[in-house]
Amino acid sequence: MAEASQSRVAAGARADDGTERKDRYHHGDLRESLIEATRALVHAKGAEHFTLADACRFAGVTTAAPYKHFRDKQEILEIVCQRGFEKLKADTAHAVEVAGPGTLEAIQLMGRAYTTFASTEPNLFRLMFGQNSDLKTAGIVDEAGTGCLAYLIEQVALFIEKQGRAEDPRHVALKLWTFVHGASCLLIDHDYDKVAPGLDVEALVNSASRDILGS
Amino acid sequence: MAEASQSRVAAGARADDGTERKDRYHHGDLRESLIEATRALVHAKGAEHFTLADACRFAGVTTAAPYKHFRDKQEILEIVCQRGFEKLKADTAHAVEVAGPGTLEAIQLMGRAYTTFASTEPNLFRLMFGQNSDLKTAGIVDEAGTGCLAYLIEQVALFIEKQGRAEDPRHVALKLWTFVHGASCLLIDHDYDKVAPGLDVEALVNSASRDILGS
DNA sequence: TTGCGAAGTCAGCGGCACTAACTTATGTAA
DNA sequence: TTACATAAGTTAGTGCCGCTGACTTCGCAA
Repeated sequence: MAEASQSRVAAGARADDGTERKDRYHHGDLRESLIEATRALVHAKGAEHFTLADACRFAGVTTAAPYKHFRDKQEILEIVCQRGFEKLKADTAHAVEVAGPGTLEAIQLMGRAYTTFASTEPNLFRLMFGQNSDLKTAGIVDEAGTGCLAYLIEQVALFIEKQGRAEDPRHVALKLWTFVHGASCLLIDHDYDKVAPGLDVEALVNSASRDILGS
Repeated sequence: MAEASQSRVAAGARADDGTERKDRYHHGDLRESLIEATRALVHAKGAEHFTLADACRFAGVTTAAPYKHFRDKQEILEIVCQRGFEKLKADTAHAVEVAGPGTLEAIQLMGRAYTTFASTEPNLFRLMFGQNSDLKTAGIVDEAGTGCLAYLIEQVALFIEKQGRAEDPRHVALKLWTFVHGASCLLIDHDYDKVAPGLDVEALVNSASRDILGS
């Protein structure tokens, strides 16, 4: 009994090069291992250079193995993408907790969480928000994306109410999101680099937030 | 003599399916034909689904032929990318001409030209502004991108001066660019769709422009 | 007229996504 | 304890891709 369950424990069986050791026929948890490999490879090289074959080498299995766990290459990317949205959602929620709801600081900290996420996980960010129409049709993005924006609208509504102003919080939130998203894209795609080297993106976002919030 | 020079005239030799007819050994202007095929295919299917082999079929040559004219696949994409920047630059310049320099309308029309370019050529826009670090290192993007922003800074400087205000036109222009770029990305990547279906992007951009310009 | 070089073709390499058929290991039920 | 169904691997192979080297065709200039 105890003997049998031991073969399930495959985690940590790694060689020096970080790839999985091939010392038993069954992997243990290939599914999770491939997802993690995909996440790491996308992080390192970008989704457009990610190959399933690389992930297989990383996990120490043949290139046919993934198809016991996933429909195709796209499905693994979808899962990685989905986990990215969960992380982003958690990050922005954390920002509100720290700053206190309905404050300018909360809104600015949410923006900062967004740009920080983008700059620490640029390739994942591109995967999440890029075209990739195949991903989008899966509907994965919708729920998570809507959730993130809903948080922001909520905070903006609270803030506007406190200020005693009569703007549409949805409209204001969309403008904030648009700006922060633009800043994230231009930052991670290095489009600011030549044009405004050493730009302080956080300051830019905070400045624009004040413009848009009218304060 | 007249006979010989005729074989140079290959333009317009197209079959019903739009592909080049194969009625002579030399193509005539394969280089330009491949660039145009690449532009069309990127437009239709996106750079990530573009294959050189497709472009060759379109031009009616074998898959080895492009390498007489281009280093590799990347080089054709670079050229298409560069022409895209030239188009964007011309479009924004035209906007200023129409609206008159230094006006709010000029600035807003430049923004509109940007989002219109993005939405009529979404795949080209992504190619131009996406990571694609291989493209970026080529330096093609730098000159063109800097040129576009320089126009904007100029107009913003004129506008601010007229208003008699003492802001840094560079800083203001960067905010405007950031917003317009964000709006373009979210629009073409269909990220607005679920969250704000039927959103009037032009109105959003104009509203934000007023916020940022403080008028 | 000829010959050289530009611009094609052909055949082939390695890598990728994916599949069909086969093999191994594992948990369950007799 | 053993037999077996099945989950989870492998092997071998397909077709497409980017790219290369060796060969061929053609246009131009001497």
